[in-house]
Parts: sequence; C-alpha cells; structure tokens
Amino acid sequence: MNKRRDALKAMMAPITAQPSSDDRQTRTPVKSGSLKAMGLSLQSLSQDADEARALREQLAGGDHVVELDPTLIDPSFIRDRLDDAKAAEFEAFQASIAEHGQQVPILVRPSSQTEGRYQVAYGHRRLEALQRLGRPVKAIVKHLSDEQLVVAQGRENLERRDLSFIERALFAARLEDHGFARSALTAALAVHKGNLSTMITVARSVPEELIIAIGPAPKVGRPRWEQLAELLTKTGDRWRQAIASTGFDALESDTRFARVLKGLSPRQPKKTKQLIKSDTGAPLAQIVQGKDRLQFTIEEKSAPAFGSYLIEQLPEIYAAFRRRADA
DNA sequence: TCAAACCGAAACTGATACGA
DNA sequence: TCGTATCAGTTTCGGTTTGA
Repeated sequence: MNKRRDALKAMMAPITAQPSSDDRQTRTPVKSGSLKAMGLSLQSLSQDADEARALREQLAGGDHVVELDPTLIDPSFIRDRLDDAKAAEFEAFQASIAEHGQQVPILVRPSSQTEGRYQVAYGHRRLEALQRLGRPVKAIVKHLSDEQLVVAQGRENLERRDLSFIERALFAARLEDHGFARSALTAALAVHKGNLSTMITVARSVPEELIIAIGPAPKVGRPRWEQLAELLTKTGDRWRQAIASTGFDALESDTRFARVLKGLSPRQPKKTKQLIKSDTGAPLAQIVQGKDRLQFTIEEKSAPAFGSYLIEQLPEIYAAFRRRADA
C-alpha cells in the first residue's frame, strides 16, 4: 500500500526520482505451453519491430544520439503513470538491457534549473535500469518547452498504448494543474476535448488515496471509473473499508477496482417469494420477484392445464395491460 | 458472439467580449 | 443594459474495435 501511495505521490509531485514503467517489454501476459511460447516470440518480434521503427524515425528526423551520465538526468516534471509494476518484471527488463544493451535512445532536454543536467521527456524505465546498471544512457537531446516536453511524453505513451484510462486521466489533470491549456492537453493525449473533459472530471472525482490504492487497473475503462465516481458521491468514505479489507493489497489492480466497486454498489434486493393457493388451500403457483425478472411457476399437480390456459390467454392479457397503461 | 471500451462528432451550456 | 457572437468546456450518442 505504502509503495503505491508513494508512487502516486511521485506522480503528483513536481519532480521525484521514482521509476516509471514505460516499456512494453515488462508486460508479458501469462500464458501456457506452446501458445505461450508462440505468444512470447510474436511479442518479441513485435517489440523488435517497434524499437527498429522508433530508431528509424529518430534517425530520419536527423536527431543525434549522445551518451550521457545517468546521474545527470532527472525525471519529467509530470509523472504519467501509476507504479504498479512488479519488482520481478522490472528485474527482467533490467536484465534484458544488461544483456542486449539499450536499443532505443531516450529523449531529454537540457535542464532549465541546473546547467549540465537534463530532464527526461520519455524513457523513464530505461533510464532507471541504466542508472541501476551504472551504464551511460543513449539519449537524444532537444531543447523543448514545457508544452513540447509533455506533448512528446504523451505521444510516446500514445504510441505504446499501454497507459490505463485512469493514468491518462491523472496525467491530464496534473497537466491542467500545472497551467497547461486544454488545447495542449488534447495535443499531448491525442484525444478530443470531450473525452479530455470526461477524463479530467473522473480524475478529480475519485480521491487520490483511492486511486493509489487501486493502482492503474489496465482493464478498467472510462465507463466503470465514471460509475465508481458516481457511487462515491453517494457513499461518502465507505471506500476506506474496502481498501482496508484483508488481502486487498495482494490483489491485482483490476481486481482491487472490482472489489471497491462491489463494496460501494447497492446490494441487490433479495428475491421475494409468494405462494398462490387455491380456495381449498392447495398450492397453485409460486411467484419469485427478482431485480429485473419475475418468475411464475405453476404447480401442475395441483392445477393441471392451468399453465396451458395461461399461455393461451397471455397475448390477450398483455393487450389488456397495454390498453390500461396507455389510457 | 456479445459486452465493454474506445473514439469522434454533434448538441448543449455557460462565460465573456463587443456593439448598438 | 440588452442582444448577439464566439469560445471553451460538458454531455450524450452512435459507430467501431477489442477481448473474453
């Protein structure tokens, strides 16, 4: 829990040294057998292709790659993701870089605060891995304004398509808090102003502490976050009970979201049962009323042919009901 | 196959500026 | 002061895509 809280604080704070999980290499889906092997090799090919494409684009753009001391590079002034990556995944990512080297340079700009230092636009995870390995960082140095930096950062995320809805929403809200215009945000996130509006509304409707506790929830999209935000307006601080429940921290992020949502959702009304009896007291039918369904069960033993009669009469009964409802 | 999520577009709303 | 135009932001809807 504390780890996630620190992660979001890092995202909210102007500058921190928390790592960001910005590379698809660590997001290996769990599969089994030959399918898993095939999936991994396809994924590997896809990653290679992505990296090669990024490299080609950077070279085609006339950018010069330089090697920098990793200790001279600071993170972006706005974090764009919630840290929920498992340590083992980062270790694997770091091992991959240790073995194959850094394939794609990161993008940095010269620091406006301290001469000789740099600030990352994108490539936080590569930087973190190289800092741990004590290796120089291949980087493209560009003079970027704040707006250009966040647009580059946002576009990089966009190309990878691995930021969850709530991470993008928080990124948008943080950018707005830093004084960026909506037009800059739509450029950075490549979304229409309508979607941007919804993202920021959701990010401001859900308490930060709750978002930290849930994490990025990669499988949860806008509708369910909106649903949660709506529930929060009616349930006060009840979400605290959900995140304090035993085993909550050990759950996957998506499951944590589901648990909170379930905990705040109104309980389904219990099905009510009603027994219809004949004038002799024999059971004729049982009615079970649920939330969106009503079951009518005929006791064939006590009332033979009654069910067939009802089915036969049903169109006429419904027509009478419609006449009455429309009147 | 179908539900969930994404995305773009249009309608709507409120704030502000400007001219009569 | 009022009416109108413009702009930014919000809401809603429908088509498309994705993934279980």
